Amino acid sequence: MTQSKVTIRDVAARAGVSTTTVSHVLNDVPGKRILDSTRVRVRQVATELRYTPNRLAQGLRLQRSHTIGFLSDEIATTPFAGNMVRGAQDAAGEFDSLLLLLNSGRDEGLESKEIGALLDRQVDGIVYASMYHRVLTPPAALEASRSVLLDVRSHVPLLPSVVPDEVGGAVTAVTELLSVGHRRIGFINNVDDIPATHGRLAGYRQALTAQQLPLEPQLVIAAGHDAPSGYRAATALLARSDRPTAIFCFNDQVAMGAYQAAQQLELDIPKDLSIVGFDDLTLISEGLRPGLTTVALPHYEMGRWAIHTLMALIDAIGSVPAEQVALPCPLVRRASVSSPPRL
Amino acid sequence: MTQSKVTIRDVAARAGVSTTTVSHVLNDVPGKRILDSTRVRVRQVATELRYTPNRLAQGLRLQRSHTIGFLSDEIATTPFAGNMVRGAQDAAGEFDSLLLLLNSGRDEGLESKEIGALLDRQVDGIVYASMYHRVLTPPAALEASRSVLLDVRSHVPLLPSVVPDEVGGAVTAVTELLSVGHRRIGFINNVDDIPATHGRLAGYRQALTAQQLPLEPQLVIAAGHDAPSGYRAATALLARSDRPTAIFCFNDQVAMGAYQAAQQLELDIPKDLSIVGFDDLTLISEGLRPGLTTVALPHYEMGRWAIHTLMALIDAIGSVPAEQVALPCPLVRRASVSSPPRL
DNA sequence: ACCACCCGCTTAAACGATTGGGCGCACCGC
DNA sequence: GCGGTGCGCCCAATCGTTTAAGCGGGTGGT
Repeated sequence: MTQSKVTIRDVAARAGVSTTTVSHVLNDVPGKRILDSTRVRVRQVATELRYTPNRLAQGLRLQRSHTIGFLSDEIATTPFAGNMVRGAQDAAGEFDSLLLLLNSGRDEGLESKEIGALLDRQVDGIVYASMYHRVLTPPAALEASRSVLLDVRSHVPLLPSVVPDEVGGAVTAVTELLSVGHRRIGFINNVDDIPATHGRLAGYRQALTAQQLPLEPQLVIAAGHDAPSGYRAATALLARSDRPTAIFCFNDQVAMGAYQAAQQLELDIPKDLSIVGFDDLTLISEGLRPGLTTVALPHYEMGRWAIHTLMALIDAIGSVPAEQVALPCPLVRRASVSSPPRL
Repeated sequence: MTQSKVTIRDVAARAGVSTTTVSHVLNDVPGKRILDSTRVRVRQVATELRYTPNRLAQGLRLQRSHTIGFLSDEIATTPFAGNMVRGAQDAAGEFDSLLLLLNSGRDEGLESKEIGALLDRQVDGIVYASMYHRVLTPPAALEASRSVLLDVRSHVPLLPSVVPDEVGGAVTAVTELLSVGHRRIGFINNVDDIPATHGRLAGYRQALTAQQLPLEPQLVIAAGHDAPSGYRAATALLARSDRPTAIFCFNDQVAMGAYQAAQQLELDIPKDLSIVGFDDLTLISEGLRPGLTTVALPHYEMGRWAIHTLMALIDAIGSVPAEQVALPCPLVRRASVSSPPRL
């Protein structure tokens, strides 16, 4: 609020040259013949005056705002949002760009209006993000800009997209259990018709068959994605005479419910029962006793990937094929897994 | 990516008038004499061509970008960030503005560079947010812009600020316990030197003395802010012969630890022990069995407040006094509180 | 002596909006 | 017929950059 911004004209005047020259030296425009003495004088005056270009003016002229729209369906109350945004932001920083945040509320009409708001601000591109892995057909208005999908896969693959490798993550989780000797592994699944539900089930099967183990249908329960569902499903699972020695949970919240069930039945984790979750919500996975070994979602990396491919898209001469990527979900080991009892 | 943007000149040409006239009618500039017939024609052409003004150009001319910088110390992995951002965003929308997100990593030098990045983009103002309630002296670079503090109180009150009413929230929590008959109420506090630690302790005392109850020092433990700390402190508290019938926990994570301790000691919540938390992290408060009654942090409202006062600041002619506000923390009742046993 | 060329800069036109100050025309009064 | 007054609109400057094109003067070649 002190002095108003210093412009390129101020620098030019003080250095005794034209704005053109200032622009040339400050931008290191190649092929321009300017005396070295002039160059250093201009630079010196610029730093002296603390000149920094007005990005609006620059953007107007260059048709490049160094700003990227980040449109998400809803900034959910999950900590997921933060990591995706952080990844995107860090990556944007590498390109000297900032994120213009906007979240629609799933309303299709509103959504295209918001894309319009972004476009009016001349964003260089748009990241369309979801707070959980979904497949949908992205708003048509996105076509008006360069855009990439984050945690979203399109019904038709016109736009690049990045999502977590759900089945790979589940394979990792179940394999971890198998590798310490478990042979009866329960799976508490979600019921929603989303990639996570299908993918994690597929991974569960895949890991089992890789070990020539049969899939025992009575060991997998479709319950839900919250702790109460997990509690109910786990008590059901553990009530059986042939109860599993380990449970793979759809997510950490379900795992939290499973812990509660185990405690109720006086089963010790991991001595009597091993548990692995999914998502790595540290609030839960680090808060549970004992710590929950779980599979982390690569939100940060996905955010980075989105920006990087968006930038590639922007700099691309022609059109590049829309890559559809699934990033790996790493296992994070804590203390909820051990060998099964009475081996 | 289809057709490039339509400009005011396109509208002018198609409507057979000058850009001046188009601007006048589209902005409803008062005191301009323009035939109604012209007005409708211009408007019609504008919508027909789907004209929307280029915000960069507009911003350059008007010195008002309709963009607000949102600078936060770190987009933490807590779900807090989301709600503050959401509140700010919704409020910004009311003013036809968007949020330019940026997060420094606590590095003072970097911080001022980032403020510079925002300023270069001609943000109309900056909200400087923290992911947890702190008091600090905000970066001097903020002075270069209109700004307000979010979840931060300044050492010297130059900037408007909004924070949660920690002591009020604690009073609410403890009063809830008192009102159902508890007289021996434990408090597991944090150890960090932050407003939450001091404020919640003050609220605890205040609620007690309001009922003429003495503060029994052996009932308050300074432990930490995570579940393991809560577990340790709660087991210590509950091991005493004169153990409390209720525990007020610094936050929900601590409460999670207290649940674990209670379970270990085979104490039923809420029959044998009532618990109330703080923060309302739904991942925890809704996930615990039974549901945790807790005190919610007004993050969404704080976000809104920040933007609203920032806008007031921007529109203000002179300088207005920097308001220092503390917003109330509402109680959210679930199932972890009941009357004490053997009343 | 003249032309060409190169050097080191500057002039001016964009980019897409807003806005203070006209400008031409029609009409009115006398 | 003529000055005055509105009406309805437009000209041109401006915001702060970038950049194609040009310009004056010195130098070198012939």
